[in-house]
Amino acid sequence: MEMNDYTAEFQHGDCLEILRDFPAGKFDLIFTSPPYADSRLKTYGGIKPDEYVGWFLKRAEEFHRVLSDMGSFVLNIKEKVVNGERHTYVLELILALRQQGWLWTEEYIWHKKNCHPGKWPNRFRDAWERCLHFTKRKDFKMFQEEVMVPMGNWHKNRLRRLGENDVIRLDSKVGSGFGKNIANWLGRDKAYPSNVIHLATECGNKNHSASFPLALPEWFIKLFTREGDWVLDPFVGSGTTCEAAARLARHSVGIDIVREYVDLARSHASQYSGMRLLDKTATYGKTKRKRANGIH
Amino acid sequence: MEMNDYTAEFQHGDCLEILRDFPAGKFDLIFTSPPYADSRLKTYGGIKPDEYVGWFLKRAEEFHRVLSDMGSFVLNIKEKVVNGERHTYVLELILALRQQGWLWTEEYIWHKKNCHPGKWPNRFRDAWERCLHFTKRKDFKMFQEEVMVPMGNWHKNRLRRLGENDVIRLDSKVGSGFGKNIANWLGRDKAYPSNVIHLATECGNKNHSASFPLALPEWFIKLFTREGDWVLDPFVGSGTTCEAAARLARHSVGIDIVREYVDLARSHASQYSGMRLLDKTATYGKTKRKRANGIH
DNA sequence: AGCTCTTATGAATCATTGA
DNA sequence: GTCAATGATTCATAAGAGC
Repeated sequence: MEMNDYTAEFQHGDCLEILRDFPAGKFDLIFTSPPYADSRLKTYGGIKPDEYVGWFLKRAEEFHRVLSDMGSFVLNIKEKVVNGERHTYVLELILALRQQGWLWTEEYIWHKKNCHPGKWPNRFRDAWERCLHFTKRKDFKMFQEEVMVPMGNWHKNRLRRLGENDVIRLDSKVGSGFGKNIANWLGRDKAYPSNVIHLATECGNKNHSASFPLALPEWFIKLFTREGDWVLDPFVGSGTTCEAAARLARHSVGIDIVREYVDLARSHASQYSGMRLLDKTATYGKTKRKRANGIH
Repeated sequence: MEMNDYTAEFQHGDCLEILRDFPAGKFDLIFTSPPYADSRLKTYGGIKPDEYVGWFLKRAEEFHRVLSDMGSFVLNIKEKVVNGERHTYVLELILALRQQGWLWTEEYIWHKKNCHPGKWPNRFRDAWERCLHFTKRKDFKMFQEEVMVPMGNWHKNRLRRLGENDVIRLDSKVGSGFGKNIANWLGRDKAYPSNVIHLATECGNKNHSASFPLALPEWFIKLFTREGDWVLDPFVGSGTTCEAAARLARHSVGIDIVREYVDLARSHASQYSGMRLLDKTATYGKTKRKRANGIH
């Protein structure tokens, strides 16, 4: 079996502390779904809504430091309903992150095609989450071709016979200014997506269900990094982000404050052949490399 | 031809002024798509992004006054890209409206299936807008059954082939209660929607294209009002909101600061038989009722 | 009821110029 | 230099007609 040149490293602890050992500009992408604010303290990672922004901001400062200049920070988050209202901590967080120097470049919507069932008297099922895209600079790395989706079959039939009207749209009707050029579609079989991402939530075949499907980090990893780049998930949970990175031949670092999650994530990762798994106790720079256990 | 008991009234002017003549609590729903903040001053209603919140807030105070206690205020809006970033005026507006006493009950997403064309190096096409739902109280009016959607063939085919065992197996496999829910759907042909609304921007054959399709206000009018209720659009534009209200037998008032729009909206409305069209110069309480012109 | 083909259509961004 | 205006460029799909 051949070893490839990418690694997955998992560390147990608070990312605020752990990240201090990493050099500035190391990562090309930070993708994470942080513990959501929750008024119930006993919940894992339960930070009170009113303390959330301050709590997050300290960590975001480290994120900013370890992210490369042309890298991206994608935050999958959704505000909870508190006392019948959507809480505003996410809005406040966006404003605060901008104050911290981040550019709020875009907000992608993850549309959850099969969202959790349920019925309430004054609310429908929540079928979407935010994927906030922050960057350090306006000229960040983006590889749009990597996430193109197959076009429908319509265009094949369409292109077989190009009519005259297809080459230039008749703007005599209203004159609103578009000139559509069908010829642009020649030879294409893929289309660019929009900023709405349609993905079903994965329910269930894993032990611990992740908060998002593998395809979500995959999409952003393909969009914002190249093979061999470095991906960070500071709240790695069951390790979905690192799993996606590994499958796409990116290096990754996953951090979580819950030891069980780190163990779980590491055991998931060990199932990917070709990944070098770093010792959890290793600190960056003097890591003992260890063979992945459980490689077949 | 029979006259029904609903009216559409259009007034020209700044809603800030016009609304002062309306009694408190008159309206059951305010649905509107305000002029978006724009740095280009000449554009219709172009308010500068940095002045937007203050500009809006003064008007929202009147909205709050004329809205009934159990009514809803739905704001269709999307922040523009300014200087490579999403501008934050919408976020700030939400926070400010809460300060003003509104409850930010929910945020619906309008997914624009046919969004504006374009291609940029660091951005995909924008395919969604916010529909922010504000209320005055937690116990607002909501009629969920009115917007139930026919279930697609997805479940019909699925359920037709689904024996009892299949349902049970599905249920236990997933373990999240989803299977149970499928069993509940047996015999039903309608399902509740989620908070993501999929609509194409089909403005159609009108002269002046509306910013949203008829189906958008229709959806919220059905959801938050009953026949005979009162609907307000303080930035009525080409009159789509009032048109939707008329088709659903709700009274409506439309206001716009651009006289051409008011005229346009009125002429659209006049095409709906059964609607009593009020004189534009009428003030509330002493309106001269006028036969709709152009009724066939 | 499907298939093929035709037609319609959109609250956008960005780079550049001008004040 | 900042701000305001102008112009160039741009996709992917849905709905409908005809067979």
